[in-house]
Amino acid sequence: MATGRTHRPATRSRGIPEATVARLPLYLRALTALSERSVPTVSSEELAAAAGVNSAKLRKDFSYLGSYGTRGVGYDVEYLVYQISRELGLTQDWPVVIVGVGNLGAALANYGGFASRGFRVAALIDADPAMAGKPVAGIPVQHTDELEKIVQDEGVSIGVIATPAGAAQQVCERLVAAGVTSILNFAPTVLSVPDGVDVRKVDLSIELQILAFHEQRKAGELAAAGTVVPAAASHQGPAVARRAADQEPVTDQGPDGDVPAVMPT
Amino acid sequence: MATGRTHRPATRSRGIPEATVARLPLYLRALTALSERSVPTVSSEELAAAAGVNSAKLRKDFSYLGSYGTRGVGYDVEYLVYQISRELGLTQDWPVVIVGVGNLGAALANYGGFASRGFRVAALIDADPAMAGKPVAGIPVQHTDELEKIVQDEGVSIGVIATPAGAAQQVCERLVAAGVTSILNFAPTVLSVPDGVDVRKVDLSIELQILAFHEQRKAGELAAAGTVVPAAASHQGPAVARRAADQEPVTDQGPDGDVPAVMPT
DNA sequence: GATTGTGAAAGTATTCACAGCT
DNA sequence: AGCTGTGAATACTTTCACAATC
Repeated sequence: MATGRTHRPATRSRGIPEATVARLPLYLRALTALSERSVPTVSSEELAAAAGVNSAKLRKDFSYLGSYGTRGVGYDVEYLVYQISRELGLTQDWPVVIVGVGNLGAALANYGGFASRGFRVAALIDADPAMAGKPVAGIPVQHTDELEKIVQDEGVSIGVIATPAGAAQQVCERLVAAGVTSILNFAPTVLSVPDGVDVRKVDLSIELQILAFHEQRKAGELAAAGTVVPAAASHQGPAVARRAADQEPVTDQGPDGDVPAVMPT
Repeated sequence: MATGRTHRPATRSRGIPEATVARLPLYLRALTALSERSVPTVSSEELAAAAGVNSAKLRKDFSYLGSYGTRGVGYDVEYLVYQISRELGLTQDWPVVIVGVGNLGAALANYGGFASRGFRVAALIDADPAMAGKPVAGIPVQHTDELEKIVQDEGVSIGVIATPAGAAQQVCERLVAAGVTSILNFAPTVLSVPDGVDVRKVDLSIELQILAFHEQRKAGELAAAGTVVPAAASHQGPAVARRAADQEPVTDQGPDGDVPAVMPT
């Protein structure tokens, strides 16, 4: 789903479904939390609850990785953390460059979840000469002119684009020409890339529009039920309750060229 | 997919698939660009290319909305813009609050794609008293104490959580208690919400992990083919080429409780 | 007795391919 | 002749439900 690549014809078991891959990071986060609390084992039921999925799905997902559980007991937390990390490729160091150091780029540079997952911000790059040398999150910003050199010297294969939409395609081309083969795009554009390069996009605007769609539905249903809906006052229930049945990851680059998030269109 | 709501048993045509809903914003963006260039009509082929999907999928998607095209001709751009906007609920005003005004919150507040899509930042809210009154993107930051009042006074039904993970659940509960029924969560936590409340999440960390997974695969394939892979120097092709087969939207909250994006875990 | 791992069933989504309209 | 709209075919995902195992 996420790319132009078809992922191996799979002679044998090597065919983890995309939907499963997209959930592995969720499981990993939940497991990491358990690990920090020194919990030795979890059942599929408990872990599923912590990750916000149902247990059958979780077991099926894990079954693609191998048989890492013990019947009647559950899963060993540390062991699973290791196996999932390995499967995701997080046991190695991934140098990442962030291009575009506006508010969003700065937010990403400051993101703490990086280092703990094997990602390292190798460089921050911005087109504004005034930013050059200024440290953001302890990392000095470098000028776009240095892009190719940085990518090659650091062996960067993952690039993050947090520029305005107008600059994104050009930045993308330079990244790819320099050797980057995976791109996370926050700019609201569909990027064209050569075969073999993966692109994922994050788009705030799209998320909000999807929420608006469902919000509208709710209002319609209430109205149809004969209720007057006074804007936001229609909610009555207690603030906390069951876990939402399914919080989808705003992550899947399902279709092509999603609307990215944080810059002016 | 994105929520705990099941979307209407659908007596008649009223059952637009989630996958289609998630793509409507893409089409809308592409159509808006065409509209700005005063292009009167598009074929499914052209529009699909601009949105980064294939044309059969696009036609199928549109078929759920109705028959808005003309055989032998294509689709009227303005008319489609209107129909999709209406379907997504963008013809009305959606006041939104952003809770947590760090780099990410500021980036969101500055996002230009808001107003043009019917979204209006009704308030910025932060727990830090030092921020209170300071304008961000022209909007004065208000203290968390005001949250309930703001939501009720402005009739806010959509809330954006851009706080650190530790604060997210509590903020969520207060938003929901005050009347918010849709939440876009950027904090890396699974939120528990009552039935009837939609949650979508955006998570940078998850996106990077999925890219790492595929990146690892590529490296493995090259290695298997007997090639030595010198870090990032393995790319040879031209920088631009065909559009990536499918850039999935990092948007779908597909599974439950995805990992959000931009704060320290 | 508890809990995994997994075939088989059910539900969704995508793609094909062409009849039908302009 | 060109292009949409859509049934039918295919592919993927989730859920069920239970035999296998500890």
